[in-house]
Amino acid sequence: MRKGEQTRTLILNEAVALASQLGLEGLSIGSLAERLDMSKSGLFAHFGSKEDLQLLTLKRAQTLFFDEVLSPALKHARGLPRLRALFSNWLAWVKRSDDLPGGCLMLAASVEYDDRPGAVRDLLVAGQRELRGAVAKAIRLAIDEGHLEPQTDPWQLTFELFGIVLATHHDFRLLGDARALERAGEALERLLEAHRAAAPRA
Amino acid sequence: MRKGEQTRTLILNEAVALASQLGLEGLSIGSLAERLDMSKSGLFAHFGSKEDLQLLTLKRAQTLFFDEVLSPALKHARGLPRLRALFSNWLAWVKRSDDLPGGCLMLAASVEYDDRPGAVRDLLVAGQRELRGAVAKAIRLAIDEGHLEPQTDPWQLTFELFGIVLATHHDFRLLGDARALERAGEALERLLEAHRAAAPRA
DNA sequence: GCGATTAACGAACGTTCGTACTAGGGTATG
DNA sequence: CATACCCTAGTACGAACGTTCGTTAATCGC
Repeated sequence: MRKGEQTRTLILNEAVALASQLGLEGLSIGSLAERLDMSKSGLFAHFGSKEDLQLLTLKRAQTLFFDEVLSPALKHARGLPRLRALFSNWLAWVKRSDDLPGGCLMLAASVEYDDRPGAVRDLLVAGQRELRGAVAKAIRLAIDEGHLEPQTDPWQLTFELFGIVLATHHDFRLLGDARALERAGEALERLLEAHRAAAPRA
Repeated sequence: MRKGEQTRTLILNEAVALASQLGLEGLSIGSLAERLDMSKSGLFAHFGSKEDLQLLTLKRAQTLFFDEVLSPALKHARGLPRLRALFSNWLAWVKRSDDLPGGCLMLAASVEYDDRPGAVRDLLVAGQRELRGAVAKAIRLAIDEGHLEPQTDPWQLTFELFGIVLATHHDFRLLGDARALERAGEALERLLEAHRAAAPRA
């Protein structure tokens, strides 16, 4: 790996952490450079503009998310096991604080850019669509496996599942309430129970 | 009403609108003054500091919320009617765009300040606690009225209800998906159904 | 090891940020 | 109507913002 690419990775990792605290807009090149013991200009040279930095930072966070939440869940058996693994990974992602001290960057950026058209918002929407699709697919598989009843609406269930995660993030981050994780688990189980198939398919 | 107080109100109204789009941190005194055809210094004189402006802006948004969501709900009969009214008002608040073009300011600020200790965060937490308490109380009344089964956990239900609202806000604002409102309604009904008392108390 | 490329630097650009001052005009009250 | 006070504008400030420049130092391919 070239030297430049290597430091670029270092920069982006730090950028993700910083942006999770200050937001993608609050992320400033000066403060980022100071954190990395670099000159502002030296850092800036890696990206043509601040928007590029923001986009790459967001992209990196998305990759991290898919690698740590979605991808590992696919190793579990289709149906409820996979769905539970996905949810569990997701909660772990929400509460992780080592490299995401300010909570999920995508969530923060979603609120920040939901009314600010542009490339950042487009990337956010694309990522969210992909995530929703993946969750809905996992639900559809759970239906096919006979774990959930056939009339279950995957998109509706995805929507409600996402709501639980959002509430957990909020309570855990803003209110500092660790019980939110238990509440989330309880909510999930109730949700699954409501859609559970009467009898497993033979 | 004195002249000063009157323009202060004008300023704060505009500040709420602007902050809903740019966040409380992104809200700048210069741009706010320009929007109001005022001088930066003239506007600034009304508030001792930016943090004061942020606090008062947030407080104004909170007042607006309680006046338009919580307070009107109290006019409905205790129990499910009141709970449904509360939820309905809340959704209307989420989708309102005339004076809150960027979505709910409290929600945006919550994500922005969830890891930034200080007076703003404290105010956010206090407001959220008050809101949660009010919702939980409405649920408790619904239990007392015999509408919901007695073993219902008001805080758990409040948590899940909040999740639905958060997901709705997200889908409506970021994804521009108006169906989120229907999804929210469906989710609420399923949630209430799950906790509905077997038979109304005599 | 030499030459070409790339990475990083320091200084400076113009702009905007939040925050102090000082006056002068508008408003409310006697 | 006069006086006292309350607004508001103007000006200036130091700092930080994103960005550009020219130049040096390190690294790479041959």
